[in-house]
Amino acid sequence: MARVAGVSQATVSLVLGGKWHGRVSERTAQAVRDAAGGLGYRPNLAARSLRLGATRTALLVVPALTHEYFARVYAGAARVADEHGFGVVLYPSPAGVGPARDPFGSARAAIDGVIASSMAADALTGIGDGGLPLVMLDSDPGVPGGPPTVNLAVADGMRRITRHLVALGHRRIAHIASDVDAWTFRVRTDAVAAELAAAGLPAPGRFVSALHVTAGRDAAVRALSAPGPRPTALLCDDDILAAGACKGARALGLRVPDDVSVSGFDDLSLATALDPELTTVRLPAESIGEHGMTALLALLAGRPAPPVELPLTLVPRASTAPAP
Amino acid sequence: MARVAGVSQATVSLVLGGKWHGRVSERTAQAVRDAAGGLGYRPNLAARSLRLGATRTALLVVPALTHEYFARVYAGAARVADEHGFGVVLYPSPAGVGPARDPFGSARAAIDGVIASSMAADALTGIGDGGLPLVMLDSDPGVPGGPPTVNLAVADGMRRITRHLVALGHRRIAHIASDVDAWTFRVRTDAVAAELAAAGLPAPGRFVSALHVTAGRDAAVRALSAPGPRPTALLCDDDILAAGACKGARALGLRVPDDVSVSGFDDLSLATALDPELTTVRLPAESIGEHGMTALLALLAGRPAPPVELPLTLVPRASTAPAP
DNA sequence: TTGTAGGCGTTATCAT
DNA sequence: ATGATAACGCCTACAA
Repeated sequence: MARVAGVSQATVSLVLGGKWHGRVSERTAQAVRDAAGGLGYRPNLAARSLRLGATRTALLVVPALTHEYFARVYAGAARVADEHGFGVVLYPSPAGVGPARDPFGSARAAIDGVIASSMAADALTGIGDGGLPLVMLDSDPGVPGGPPTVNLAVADGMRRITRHLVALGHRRIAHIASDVDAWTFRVRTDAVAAELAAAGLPAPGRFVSALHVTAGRDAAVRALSAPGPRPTALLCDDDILAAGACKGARALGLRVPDDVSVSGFDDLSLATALDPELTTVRLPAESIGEHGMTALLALLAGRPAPPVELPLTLVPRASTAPAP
Repeated sequence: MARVAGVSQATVSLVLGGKWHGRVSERTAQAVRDAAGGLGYRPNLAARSLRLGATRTALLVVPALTHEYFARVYAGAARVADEHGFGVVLYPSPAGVGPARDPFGSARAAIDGVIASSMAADALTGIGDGGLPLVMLDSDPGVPGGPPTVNLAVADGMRRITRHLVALGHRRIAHIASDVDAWTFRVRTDAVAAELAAAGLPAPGRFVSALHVTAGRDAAVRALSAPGPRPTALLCDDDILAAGACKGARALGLRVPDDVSVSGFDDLSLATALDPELTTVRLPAESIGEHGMTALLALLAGRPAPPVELPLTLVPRASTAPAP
């Protein structure tokens, strides 16, 4: 490459690195660029990484990619990364929660830092973050000396949707809860209970379900056919569960929202694909990804990354109505 | 590292590379492993790549990650890659179709090959695959000397669902078609028309829509309120459009499937989240990802990668019923 | 304004 | 059975 341009390696590096101003003549620079174009030259990134000691690549660890939420977190992180010349590699932790296989053990892209989304704190120790800069998204903010966090105001969102239902006159509310043992879901259970207690209402029945439509439907059927007065609202931990809950209600001959109100959480595209559209809470998924990447970049630059908490928005739609 | 173990670099490399049998004494090997463990040693992948000339990393180019289909393709590709010690980096081509920004221009992971999913053939030229091994998924199989392809039997799937509707007695069928100009959608239009012609039925009205629920709903409303006799079935290019179509039908006071049958395509999780559940065609998304990665590995090993076509499955569910 | 040279961490070859 | 050594391609002081 340097040979073809008739100059030395150093000159090529300078020109292509964009820092030749006042150090290489314009004529020579142009010759180098022509040669590069002609040869279809592509810098060897491995060599560059080796020399620079950095790869300009971040690893995003998510429990499951098929959940739209994580795809959006990735999109946000990738956008910010791209603006700074970084790449983002995805590592869908197979176990979901629990210690993941070490993504560094096998041969994969070398990385400068890790962003972990919605993972249990201890699941990351399994990842063997050997001194690698780490940012945690949507996870337990408890640890003071721990990694920087970017969190969602999940508790506040859950309280808002609870208040929404209470304001509609609902007094018997069942909580269709995810069975995933993660901070984000524990918080939701506590927030619902606290808000109902504050309103002087009885504690909600809690029906645990896997994060699938069919499991959500079954949980809703259990909730609606439990002994005692029937709930008039199903408050679900997730839009997917809410979709199942709607099906469960209809399977029992109940109409949504006339007989039973149903609320979701996440504002996935699913929420507006359903009929009636779901009342839900919007999570700024892209935004959390962007903030996560920004925090990691700060860490990499030696700057502090203050904790962030992003607000959630209640999105009232047609699946909730005044209590019958 | 070599110093700590009291041996030479070469010995370390041999032991950690797992090819020391009969070349390094058991005692020395153990010492090396102990030292590695104690130091939390991590091989520098950049250096390895530089030396080996390969990165054991593939790039998967997709038009959009938020579509569940591509998340599943990724999952399949990543699974096979992992089995072979490869990583997969995702590149969501911003434009969807059309020339993408060059992912190699900016600093990102060095890669050994590219898998492109559902991309227009010319969109890849913009990607500047400078001699990089390339596999195309779900794209125009036309070119004989072109890259290996892994395709879906899209035309066959579309014909099957058309036959399904015809068998249910539908005679007036409207096609809710995606506005994306890609091979996979052009094939669908042709297949529907061909199958209806073969059955001696009139050509379907074709209503073009963006790949969103609301756009699908609008297209369905147009289809159902067009002059002339009302269609009794809406054959949609995608589950997302079908979800919109159901909403459109209901907005006009029609019941699904009693008054209008609706069919989808993809078998996303959305298909069973809806009520009634969608009759659709299942795409083996993971499988196509797996085959794509397998083909790329073959290419990388200098082996030929014969074209693959994967069959689709008709999944009859509750959104289609006999014509009224 | 341009060229020379050294070294990043790894693997492979060859010598000991 | 083990150690010395030379590359891989790039960047960057420093020399010319």
